[in-house]
Amino acid sequence: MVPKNRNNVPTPVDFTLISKALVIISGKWRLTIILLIGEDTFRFRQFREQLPSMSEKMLAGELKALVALDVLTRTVYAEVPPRVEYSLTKKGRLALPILRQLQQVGHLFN
Amino acid sequence: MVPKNRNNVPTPVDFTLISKALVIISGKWRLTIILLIGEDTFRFRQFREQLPSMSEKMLAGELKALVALDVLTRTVYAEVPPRVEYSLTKKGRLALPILRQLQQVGHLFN
DNA sequence: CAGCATCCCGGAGGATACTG
DNA sequence: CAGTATCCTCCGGGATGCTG
Repeated sequence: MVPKNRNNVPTPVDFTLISKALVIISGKWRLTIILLIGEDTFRFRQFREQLPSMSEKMLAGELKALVALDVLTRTVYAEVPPRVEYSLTKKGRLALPILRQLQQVGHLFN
Repeated sequence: MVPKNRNNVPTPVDFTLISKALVIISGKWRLTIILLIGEDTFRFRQFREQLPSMSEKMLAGELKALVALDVLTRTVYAEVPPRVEYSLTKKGRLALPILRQLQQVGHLFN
């Protein structure tokens, strides 16, 4: 229940926090990437296999963005052929339970 | 924690549910509208006052979409001048706690 | 008061080919 | 293997004006 003041003005919603949250999950793919990786570690190729309908460009761009947002970590192994692994950062893991609940919202509106 | 099978394949993420959830909160305004209205009842004009940076067209369009999605109810009063009131549907109210938590996600990535 | 109609632009998102 | 580079399409979102 949202508390109201005596003038019946709704409790202020923090638009800043909303927009920050929307940045994390915005677009067609970010939330999917986050939920897909979960507690695991993924290579570029594994994402491609799991999300075949997502283009390489989109995948590369979204991964880069999520790294910049400190949602994902990117680990490069000095091997030949190169190996790059992605996993959630601490912040990402903290957000995971909430983001998983969004699937319940999807279920609600079936 | 996500359970895995013995082949280390991650538990399937339900892409259908994700996309349905994303429809509900997609765009720059839907989540904001939902959180703003909360348990209250809003008139068109009140939205405009609370969200002055949102154009009328966007507001009208998003309200209509949210009504079609069964997130909002629209009640028209046969008065002159016309009065139209919006509030969350039962489903909308059920989703509200989860959607509110998204602000915590925004807070995490400050 | 509470919208809809019309026009427009920028950027999200896609297809394909190439590279360290 | 893990990405860039380039090009292109489409539509979200804004501005403005009109209407029941």
